[in-house]
Amino acid sequence: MNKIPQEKIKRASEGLRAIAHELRLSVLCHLIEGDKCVHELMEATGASQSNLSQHLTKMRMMGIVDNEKRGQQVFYHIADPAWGDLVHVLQHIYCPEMCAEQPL
Amino acid sequence: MNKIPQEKIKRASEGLRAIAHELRLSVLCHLIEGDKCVHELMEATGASQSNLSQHLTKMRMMGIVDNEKRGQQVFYHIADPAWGDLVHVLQHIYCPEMCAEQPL
DNA sequence: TTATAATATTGTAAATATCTAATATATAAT
DNA sequence: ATTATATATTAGATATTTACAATATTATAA
Repeated sequence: MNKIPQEKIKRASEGLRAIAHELRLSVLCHLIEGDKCVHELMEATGASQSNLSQHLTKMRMMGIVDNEKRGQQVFYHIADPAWGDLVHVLQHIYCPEMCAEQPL
Repeated sequence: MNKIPQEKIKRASEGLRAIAHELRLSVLCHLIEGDKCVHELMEATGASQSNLSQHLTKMRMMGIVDNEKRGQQVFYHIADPAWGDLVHVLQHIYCPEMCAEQPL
């Protein structure tokens, strides 16, 4: 009864791959707390400018994040809050102590 | 306030990678409906025996699925129901029409 | 206009992941 | 014992991903 079309599974797996990387997932976790410009994300993650930019571009192209230019800075934010929910599920799996008794 | 330790992020990204593949995600979707033996998963996914077995092994080693021998068959099941929840979040993103008005 | 700061893009070598084919193992049936 | 069935493992060629360095772009400041 849960018949998911193959094409959707393919796109979903591509979306997953877009966050299945230590640095990209780290960025996502920081963006959950609010918009951040590239510079802030560099400091928060310790990644190099070039490397971070490439990963941000990848996530933007996959529809995970979106960006917006303000002055000379570019601010990124999570495109669909469901990606934040997905991170919360991950926390339930890998950081159960942080989730305490909260249900999904 | 949502400070997630880097080590957890690393492990979570590894877990994500373990399902961020069309075939592996497809298997996961089938396992949501209940335990399946390798043979059934072969038919359901159309993958070759060898290829499927390798992907199942990878998911088992990453703690996504677990298996159990019954007679001459090996049945796989989702190890932690939270992985099923994660697939549901993906459905909200990529198959919204299937989720109708259900919240997470 | 020149310089500086913030971000993006490109080229590329190294690492990782993937698939197929072949082979191995273990269990059940004859 | 032999054969058949179900699943796992290994080897190797190809494809994809990654990180770093260098360069480009764009907007602001001097």
